[in-house]
Amino acid sequence: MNIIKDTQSNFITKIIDDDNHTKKWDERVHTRFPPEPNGYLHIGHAKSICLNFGIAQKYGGKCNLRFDDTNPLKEEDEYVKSIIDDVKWLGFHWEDEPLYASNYFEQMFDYAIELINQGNAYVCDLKSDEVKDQRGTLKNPGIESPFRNRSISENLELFKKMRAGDFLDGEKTLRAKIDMQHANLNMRDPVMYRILHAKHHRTGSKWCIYPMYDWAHGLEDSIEKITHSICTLEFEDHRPLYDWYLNSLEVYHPQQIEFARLNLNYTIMSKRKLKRLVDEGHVDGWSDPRMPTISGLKRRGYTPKSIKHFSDEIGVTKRDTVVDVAKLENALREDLNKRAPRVMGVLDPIKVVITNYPEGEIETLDAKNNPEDESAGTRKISFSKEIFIERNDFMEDPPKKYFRLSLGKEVRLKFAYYITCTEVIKNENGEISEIHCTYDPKTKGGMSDDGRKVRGTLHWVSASEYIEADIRLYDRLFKSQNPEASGDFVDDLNPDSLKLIKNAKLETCLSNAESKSIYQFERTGYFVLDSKDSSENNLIFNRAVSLRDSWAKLNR
RNA sequence: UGGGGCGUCGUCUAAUGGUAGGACACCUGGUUUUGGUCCAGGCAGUUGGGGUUCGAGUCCCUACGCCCCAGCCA
Repeated sequence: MNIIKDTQSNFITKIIDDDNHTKKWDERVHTRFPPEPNGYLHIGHAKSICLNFGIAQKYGGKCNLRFDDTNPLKEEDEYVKSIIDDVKWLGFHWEDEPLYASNYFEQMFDYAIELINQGNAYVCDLKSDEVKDQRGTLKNPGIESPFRNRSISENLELFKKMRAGDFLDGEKTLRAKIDMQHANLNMRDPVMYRILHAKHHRTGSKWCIYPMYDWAHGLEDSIEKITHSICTLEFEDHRPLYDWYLNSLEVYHPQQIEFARLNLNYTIMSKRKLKRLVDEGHVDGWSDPRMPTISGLKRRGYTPKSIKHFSDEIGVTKRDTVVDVAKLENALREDLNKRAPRVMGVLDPIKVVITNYPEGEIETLDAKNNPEDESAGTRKISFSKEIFIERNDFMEDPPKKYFRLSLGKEVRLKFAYYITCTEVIKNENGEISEIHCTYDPKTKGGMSDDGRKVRGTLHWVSASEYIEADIRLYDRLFKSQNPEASGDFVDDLNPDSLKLIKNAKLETCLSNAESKSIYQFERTGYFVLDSKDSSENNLIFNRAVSLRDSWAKLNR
């Protein structure tokens, strides 16, 4: 391919190119990724991370990892740890320590005093339901708080008392004095501070008033000298307020730009809902391999590269859309196909006896580690009179296009020999218990020099030498493209999203499988050791994604 | 006639006013010691209606459709 794709270009990079051209920010580019530590990051956040850090890389700028920790009720240290891990795992770096909104609480407080002094903010005694009643509706204007015209000195005194802890939760708020008639609800005297006597994960009990998002976020961006403050579409309505605060204070003023968040079919992306899956035990925690969390994808066997590639592929726009999860799966296959070592593993074994093969003999054969990469070399595998093949690689009564094993037919055992089925042995229930074949000694290595055509090639494992492992086959967590479309998404959980396979027979080389490596089980899919439950005595492999299967497609 | 956004193949995404292109999905065929990969090909789109223009996905008008907003959440 001779066309090198420009490292991500979209409507945001166009704005930046423009800004660099006009020297709006002195050709400086500084973004930030500002998660709230109230849950684990998911693939939607990955899009934002790739965007923000990617832009910094592209322009030789910076991107801050900043925790937007302004709500002590929801935030926990466990989440900041996981977020740091996830961003690092994706391969992005930031300068020094991660930043925290809570670092700026004192500064924000001072700015609030300034706003009060300007006559632009006031302490309001209304309770939250009263504020709600007076805010008006989408179509009708709100009414002004009776406390709106308190004197500056009274506001100052009251606000300081709020901070000092003289009031109960919810008793008072600090509000911006903007316009109760404004068509944009966000501008109807929004709350800047609420009273919360709660322990904060970083500041402990130092504060009992906490800034609201709109007040805090612009200041965080301003303090950090962010140039482009990139957020999702639902904040479009908040931009006038973002601008109002920074304009009123006459401080450094970044530009907020909104883009559409990622939606995936067969997936839910809301942190609140993912938390429910965790809390109600529908999944094995935030890192369950079926979860769209970054830690879940990691445990599933996804690679940072595949996620970044996916992120590049879906682009950045303002349309809200639903991306086909197949696109994500494809990104993984694309990455793994090139570098995953191949091994053979039989998930649902049936025994094959090669009747004309010498009893007790064990042969060592060469197997390619990766046909896509000659430098991956070869390995030794052992072959014997009895082997295992996949149960569905044999059919007694095959359809025309079936070119696997059946009575009288010849197939290739990959890297070994051609075998021909001579007899099917059944137990008293009529189930196939064993298959008898003969082999052609002249086809060692899996090739004949007489031009014979063998359509089918099967993977296999020697019954004389193998290891056993449990396999977890993962499928989509939900049955419907849009799990939230009809009622409760929990009702749409796919009962077959996890299939457990006990005692699969695997090549012995897998006994020293590394948890970091992802293997392709020939003809089956990509597998990785489960980072949580696998142990030396009980190997457990997760299927990251299956191989494309045009045979299965044909049978649909 | 509350405000703010958005409409391009089935899906995602490109196109200084100048041949509507790419990816995924789907379908053919070829190669293949993975029914994988790879290769070749195919299917398929500018929400509707007007206008400006030699020329409109792009500009204007209009209609329609979809999303977001009434937390002391972010």
